Amino acid sequence: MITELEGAILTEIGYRQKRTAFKVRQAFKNSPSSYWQGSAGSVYPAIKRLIEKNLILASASNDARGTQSLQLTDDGHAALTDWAMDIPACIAMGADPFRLRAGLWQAMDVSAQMKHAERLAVSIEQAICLLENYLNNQDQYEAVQAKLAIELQQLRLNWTKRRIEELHALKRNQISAN
Amino acid sequence: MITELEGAILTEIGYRQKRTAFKVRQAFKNSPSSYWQGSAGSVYPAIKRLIEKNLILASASNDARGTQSLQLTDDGHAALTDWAMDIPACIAMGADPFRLRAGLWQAMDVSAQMKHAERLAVSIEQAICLLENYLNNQDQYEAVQAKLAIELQQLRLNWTKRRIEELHALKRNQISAN
DNA sequence: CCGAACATGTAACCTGTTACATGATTAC
DNA sequence: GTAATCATGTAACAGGTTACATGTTCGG
Repeated sequence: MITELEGAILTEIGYRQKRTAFKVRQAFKNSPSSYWQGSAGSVYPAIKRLIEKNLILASASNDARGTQSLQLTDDGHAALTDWAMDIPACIAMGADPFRLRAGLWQAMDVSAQMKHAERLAVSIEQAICLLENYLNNQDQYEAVQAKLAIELQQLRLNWTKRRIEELHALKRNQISAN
Repeated sequence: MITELEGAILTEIGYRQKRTAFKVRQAFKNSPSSYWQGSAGSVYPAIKRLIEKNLILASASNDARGTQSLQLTDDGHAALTDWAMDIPACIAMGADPFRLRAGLWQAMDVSAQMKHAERLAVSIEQAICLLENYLNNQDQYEAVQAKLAIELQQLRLNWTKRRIEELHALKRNQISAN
């Protein structure tokens, strides 16, 4: 079994021509839809593990900075396919900070909720803009990731807008009750 | 700054009357929308940290198994509110195993993709059923979580169904080209 | 020639998981 | 009385983050 990060690394090497550890790191760092920072302390040890498991082959380039060209072995391709097709893993709940907090918002007083929801909506719209601009110059793999990221943000935005409507209705009722 | 798990624990104690470490663990274990397992090795140390930070107050009950009744301090409520309102945290990309894999599916051959997409659709539908049944006997906090979980699964399902349609069209074109 | 980008790696730390260990209470 | 559930906790391990440390290549 490989971890989520290891799967993502195999993907970068196998399907996105990110053939050095450094480029894999950059890909994680620059992707607005990626969960990982691409820190050296995670990527280099992960690649080491994948080499030990014989899923990645590292061949030295002839430059003095020790650049290593990485590619998937046959076992690597097989492991990546298994990882990608793992249905229980595919449908598992990820760690969603929005979902985790959404229940708490309901407990706040109406005007605080409203203020928060409105600021949230603006920020989500900005995030969607960013993702849409990013989307343009990306390969197929990254584009799919970005599109799903946009759909997630739109789900959040719709949720937030519905909540704003509800709160408006609630406020109107409060006023008419007075 | 508190971690995501610590925020979730404060929520359970503050808003869901899960007043013992054990009950907090159960809540995580039983929730189909939770990312965490609620393992003893994470919950007990996390609660220890929160007590040290003066965000939780633990008072001994008078039973012989050392049950500790937990409640939020004023600082705890404040920290939880800060955590819940943190806009950058709210809109951050979580770790979504579906999103992470979706790009790879496109690289497979059409019939393998089709088979996978169809199995995926069935599993997602089952997951949605499960979440909908669970939804009924839950308090407001948990219901919001579950509803968002359902919407995420529906997003995945729609994505998968659209893909199945595309693949059908692709297959028809292949046949008519022959 | 000098700064930015490329490239590799380690060490300390944090926080999660699994597995182990123990005991009390309750329902049948 | 005994099995399930309630309840607390630790130890070994795994896999991330941040910060540190080093050296190369390339563009202006």
